[in-house]
Amino acid sequence: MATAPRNALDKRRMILDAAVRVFARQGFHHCRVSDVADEAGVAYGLVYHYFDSKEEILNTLFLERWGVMLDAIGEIDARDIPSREKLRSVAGFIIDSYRHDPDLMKVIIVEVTRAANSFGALHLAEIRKAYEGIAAIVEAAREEGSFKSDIPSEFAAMCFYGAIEQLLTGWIFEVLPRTDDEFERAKDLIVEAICGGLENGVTGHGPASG
Amino acid sequence: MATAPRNALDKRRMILDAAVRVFARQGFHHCRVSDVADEAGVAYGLVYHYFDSKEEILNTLFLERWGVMLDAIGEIDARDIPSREKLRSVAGFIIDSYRHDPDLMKVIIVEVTRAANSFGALHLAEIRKAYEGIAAIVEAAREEGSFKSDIPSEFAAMCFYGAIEQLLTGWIFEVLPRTDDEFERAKDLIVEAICGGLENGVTGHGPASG
DNA sequence: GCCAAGATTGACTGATCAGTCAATCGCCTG
DNA sequence: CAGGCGATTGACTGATCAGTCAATCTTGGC
Repeated sequence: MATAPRNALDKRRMILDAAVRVFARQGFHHCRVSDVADEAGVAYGLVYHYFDSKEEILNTLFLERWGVMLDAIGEIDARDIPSREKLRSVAGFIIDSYRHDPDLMKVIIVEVTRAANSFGALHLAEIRKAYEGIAAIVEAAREEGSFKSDIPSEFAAMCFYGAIEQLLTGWIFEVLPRTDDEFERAKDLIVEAICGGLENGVTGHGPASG
Repeated sequence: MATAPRNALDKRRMILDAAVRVFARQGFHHCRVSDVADEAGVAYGLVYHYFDSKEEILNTLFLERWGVMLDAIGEIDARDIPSREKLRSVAGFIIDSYRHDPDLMKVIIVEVTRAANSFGALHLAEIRKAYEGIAAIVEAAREEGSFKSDIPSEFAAMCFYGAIEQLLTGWIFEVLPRTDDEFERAKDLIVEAICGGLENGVTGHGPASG
């Protein structure tokens, strides 16, 4: 750290942040490295001073953010609250992540988690950890009897995560309105829909009527 | 039809079928037009005799298959059966589509419906029609009182479709086992999870215990 | 003021590939 | 069998871009 104390890391961060904006706007495959450099206000070659390749930029962005999410899921699972509350917290965390940095979440979802043929395959193990974290929450609920025992926890986790990702995709595609109210409402609705089900019936956690 | 009676259309079909295999194996962006031509056993130039561009091949594949699915959803909605049965039929149709031609469904999902930055945006309107078809089924159920009135039908449709697509993605990524038993089981589980919910409770359509 | 080391620059290279096109083939018609 | 027309071929072109690299700048220590 003798000769590159602060600005070096700042520049690296600037490139990463610029990449988020460019990847979100144009897509990873439809942008040039020079677009990222321009957006960052930096010379082309500097990108290669900090990163080995264009792909490494995306990998870095993904691993950074996904790690935060996995930590959050683990922390939520450890809380002493009802299972439904845990799932509500997970949904809340992911939705807030999107609200806080929609470009970054767009890049991660569109370019990595939903890109089976390229980065999705590369990060498969990492992506699975999220399913497994959710499945652990469901499994505990099954064991304590609050969740149905005949729906495997891995299956439930896929449904839950799939519903959230579809919701995010709706916002990304601008199919769904993106207001603070909608984001908050979605947190409740997704838990009510997945945990309580779409059908009417006595489920203990009835919807707040009104 | 005088000079190109049969073989002309056959060749076009051969190119489309070859493209499905190549796109599924290598991904749309990571394959060359020459790969498709080779796979079809046809000269490079012939691809451009039948299609204006590489993209038009993908568009054709998507629109062909998506049209079939939209028709199926419409037909299922018109049936005189309970809403849960309708959703079970939709899930069944999509899962059977994957079982029947996994490569084609992989291409459609990975390269179109989940590709927000490229083809997804292009076919957004078409993709939305599927959500709307499912939402129509849910809406009818809400009106007759069998589904909760406080979960908007569009929201429910996103959850339902998202869960199914996540399931398909699991199979595509080979995260989930792909056996006939699993496919059949998934049809029941997905409806039970989404309509009945993950939580235990009296929901009318209780799971078959055993 | 001078030096060393890392930071920064951007022109350049090499490879890749979508799409073109002129030539050839093969079938049908008259 | 000649003429014509669409089907078929594959070498070629033009453009694009990821990644390289030698030169230049900046900074901090002495």
